[in-house]
Amino acid sequence: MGVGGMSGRNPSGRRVTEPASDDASPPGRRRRGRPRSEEADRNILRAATEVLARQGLGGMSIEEVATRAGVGKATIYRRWSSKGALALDAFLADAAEMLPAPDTGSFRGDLLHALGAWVHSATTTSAGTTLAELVAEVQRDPELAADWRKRVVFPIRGRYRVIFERAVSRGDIAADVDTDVVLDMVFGAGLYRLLNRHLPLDLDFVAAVVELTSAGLGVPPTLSHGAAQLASA
Amino acid sequence: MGVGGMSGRNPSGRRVTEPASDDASPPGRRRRGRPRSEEADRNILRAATEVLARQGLGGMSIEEVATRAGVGKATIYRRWSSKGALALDAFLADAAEMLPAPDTGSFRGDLLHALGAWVHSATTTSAGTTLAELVAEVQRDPELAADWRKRVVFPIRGRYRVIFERAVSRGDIAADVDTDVVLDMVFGAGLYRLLNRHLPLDLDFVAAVVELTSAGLGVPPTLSHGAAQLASA
Amino acid sequence: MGVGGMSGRNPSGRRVTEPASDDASPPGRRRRGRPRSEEADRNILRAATEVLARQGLGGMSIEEVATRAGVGKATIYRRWSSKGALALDAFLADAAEMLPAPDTGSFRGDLLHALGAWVHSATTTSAGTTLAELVAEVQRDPELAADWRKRVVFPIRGRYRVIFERAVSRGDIAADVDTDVVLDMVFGAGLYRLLNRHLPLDLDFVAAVVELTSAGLGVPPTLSHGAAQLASA
Amino acid sequence: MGVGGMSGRNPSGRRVTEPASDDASPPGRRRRGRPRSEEADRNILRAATEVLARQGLGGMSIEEVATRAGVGKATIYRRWSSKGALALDAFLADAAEMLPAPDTGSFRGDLLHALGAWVHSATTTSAGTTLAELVAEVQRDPELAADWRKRVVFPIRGRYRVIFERAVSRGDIAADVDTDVVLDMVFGAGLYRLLNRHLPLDLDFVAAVVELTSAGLGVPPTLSHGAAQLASA
DNA sequence: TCTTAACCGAGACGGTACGTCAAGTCTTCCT
DNA sequence: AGGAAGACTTGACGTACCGTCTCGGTTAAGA
Repeated sequence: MGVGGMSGRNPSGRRVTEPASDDASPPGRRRRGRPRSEEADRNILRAATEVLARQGLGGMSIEEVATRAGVGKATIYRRWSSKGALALDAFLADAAEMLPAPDTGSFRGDLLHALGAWVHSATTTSAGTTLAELVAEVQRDPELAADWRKRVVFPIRGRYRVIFERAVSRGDIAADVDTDVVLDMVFGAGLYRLLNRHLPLDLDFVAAVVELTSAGLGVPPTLSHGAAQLASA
Repeated sequence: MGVGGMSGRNPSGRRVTEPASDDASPPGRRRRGRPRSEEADRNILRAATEVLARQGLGGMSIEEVATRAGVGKATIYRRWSSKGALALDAFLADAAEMLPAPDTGSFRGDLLHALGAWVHSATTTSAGTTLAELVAEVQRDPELAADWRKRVVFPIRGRYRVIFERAVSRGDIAADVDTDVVLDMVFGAGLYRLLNRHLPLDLDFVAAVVELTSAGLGVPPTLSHGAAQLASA
Repeated sequence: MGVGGMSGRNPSGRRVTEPASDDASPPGRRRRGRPRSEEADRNILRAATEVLARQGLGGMSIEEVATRAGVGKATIYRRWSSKGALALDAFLADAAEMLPAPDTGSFRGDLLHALGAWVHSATTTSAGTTLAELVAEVQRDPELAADWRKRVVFPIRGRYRVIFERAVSRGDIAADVDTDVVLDMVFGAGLYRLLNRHLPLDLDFVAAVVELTSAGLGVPPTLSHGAAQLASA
Repeated sequence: MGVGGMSGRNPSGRRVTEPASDDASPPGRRRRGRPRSEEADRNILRAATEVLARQGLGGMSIEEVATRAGVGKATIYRRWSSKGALALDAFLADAAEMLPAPDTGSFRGDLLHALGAWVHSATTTSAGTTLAELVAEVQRDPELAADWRKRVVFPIRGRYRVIFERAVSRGDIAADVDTDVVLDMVFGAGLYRLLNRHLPLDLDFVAAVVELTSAGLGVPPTLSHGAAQLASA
């Protein structure tokens, strides 16, 4: 088995998310030749998502994705340089809703909601496994690693950072808190349980992490019952 | 050696747990036929370790390990049920020294030392990458996952737990602290940086994690300079 | 030029024979739309000839020919229905000079000259290999086979038949000689050595074939020194 | 058996020439490891023969042969270095009976019989087409060409040469006749008609070739009715 | 002059087959 | 019976071309 390294990327190696952006030419300028089929794009991503969910990254073959998408293998290789790059895009398309950071009125509530939603996604969908496999793939493909950071890690962290900004403006935490370390500890704890499965990844865990974090940051206790709110969501 | 105290496989096959058992005969009783070559065992593990370090789990093939060990493929499969199982053993042989938990006299010092050593191993050897790949492999092989927990995760946690026991007996932390969650947050944070490489995995990070954890647990400040101790180690 | 008197395809498509027919309009009448580029025609044939000479029919891809000709693939397929058809045209453009049948004054001399020239072309250029590959291609493409006979085999034979007419008028051979069989034996022998390369395809061979043929046909010995003439050519 | 005395490849690889020979060791000495499956050998050759007959060399894919033989592609590549090499072996297995050279009592009869049988095979089976495609394949694969000569061309010629030896001993032809050239002319003529299909490859043609050849060699007329004999066979 | 038809180069399309690699299993001989 | 060797089937890899199609554009004849 084994995910298998990469090797041989195609010359263009394009990303999928953004259309062109590589043209300094006037707007509307098309590339020469037949344009890439957007339907093929969609079909490939849909097929990849299905296969990924059912069989994981290790059990996903370009061959099967191509067949399910009704597309030639070359059409995939023209767009993505490796299995990992394709999986990343397929993962991203689904991963957006994993990451809410709504204002619940308190730091505890915000964190509870954010980590709770993450835990929910990770435990009730295939996202958790895919995440783990993707993280491993990233370890052996530096190009993919760069994309991973740029398109997954940093956006996620940016999204969560507002929780701390709100807490600072509320006066709940000090302005000089090292947000990065706190995020690493909170979501790192979640990742740790997700990957090792040594203990349940549940709301009790979420609550404990939030409480410990809040205590560490000196956040005053709240009266609101964030956990109850979350559970009813 | 070995994390789990253990660890060889027993002679009967690919089990991972404990040898003994399949004959009730007196100790020293040999099974019929040619006994397994212990030299083959050693050669295989050595070869696997080399390949793992150089090429990672994804780039490791049983074929290459067999060739380098001067051994037939069947000889490997007779002992290990899969590539992951072999890699786990090869990893364990090297991983033991990643995990000291000496008594430094204070909770902060203990934690600093433990996490610092982990970070050192993860950043200066190939252990970090192998760890990540093994974690991914574990996601898709339930048998391997069980072994992983039994032989890696639980032993590690058990070893670290003494840090908390010492802190309780010192009166530094309350007796009802949820050790599991704290461990998840501390080493989860490390794992998170290791896998994503979005920020440096260095002593500043270690110190920040320890400080935040200590604050969260209400550990009184120390005068000792754990970080300095560690850095000089 | 050309062997078959040939040769353009007609404007309507990939036919190989003669245009005519699809418009009853007066000559010079142009079809609507942009006319086919004659420069593209030339570039394609030139590129095909180069590739054919360097890599043979098996190693020739339409893709490479198109690239070398600075032309789109469709521009080739608009003109030729298959790789074989294109190769046939490319071959014919070069093959014309393979086939002289000058009047040397004697049957032996004529035959010597004709077969000698054929042998020369077949052994000093890539024509021999191309010929063999084309012959094989012809076996599996009936349309190409028809063209092959019409544009290569029959023209060649027609050209050589004059040798026998001259011999009959000289009184050297009987009028009822089966020209076809003789031609098959003479050039068949050459083809046989060309394809199998079991023995050298040289002037000694040519001389032996001519002598044996002449003897079989009862041609009286000549005093002329055809071989010498040929060798000096 | 087959023409070349054939036939197994030697154990060292994909060579086609002679079976064993590389071991000076005592007979019965086996190589280490699992021996090649002779059943796989048979299945592959049988499948290749079928595909070759139905679709020709051009339409034969290793992939299909493997599937029909119930064998992995690697098992074929382990034995034959190329499609051509496999086709050659498949062809040889069938080609043996193409080449009788029985003693009919006269040179004309012998030649009639030999060429007649060749023509029969070439026109009533797929051997003719396969032959042509193989000949073309040989043009672009020097290794295959060497095998072709060694295992097809020379054995065939050797087999036919006895016709001339018998004729010499009968006193029908001179002892210094260039057998090679005569064979080239006789069978070259057949090949020429086979490949070009410009004229029928029938008994009239065979008779004409034999007559012309006999005349060229000064063979006295016979009373026997070779053609009749042949036709009734 | 404007429309229309057929061409043009470029390059993507769905496919087939390539020859290689590694998986885990099986079969031989040897120790 | 274990061990080394090397066969086996399976299945995916990434590449090369196939012959077709689709773009933005050009070129000439016909209206």
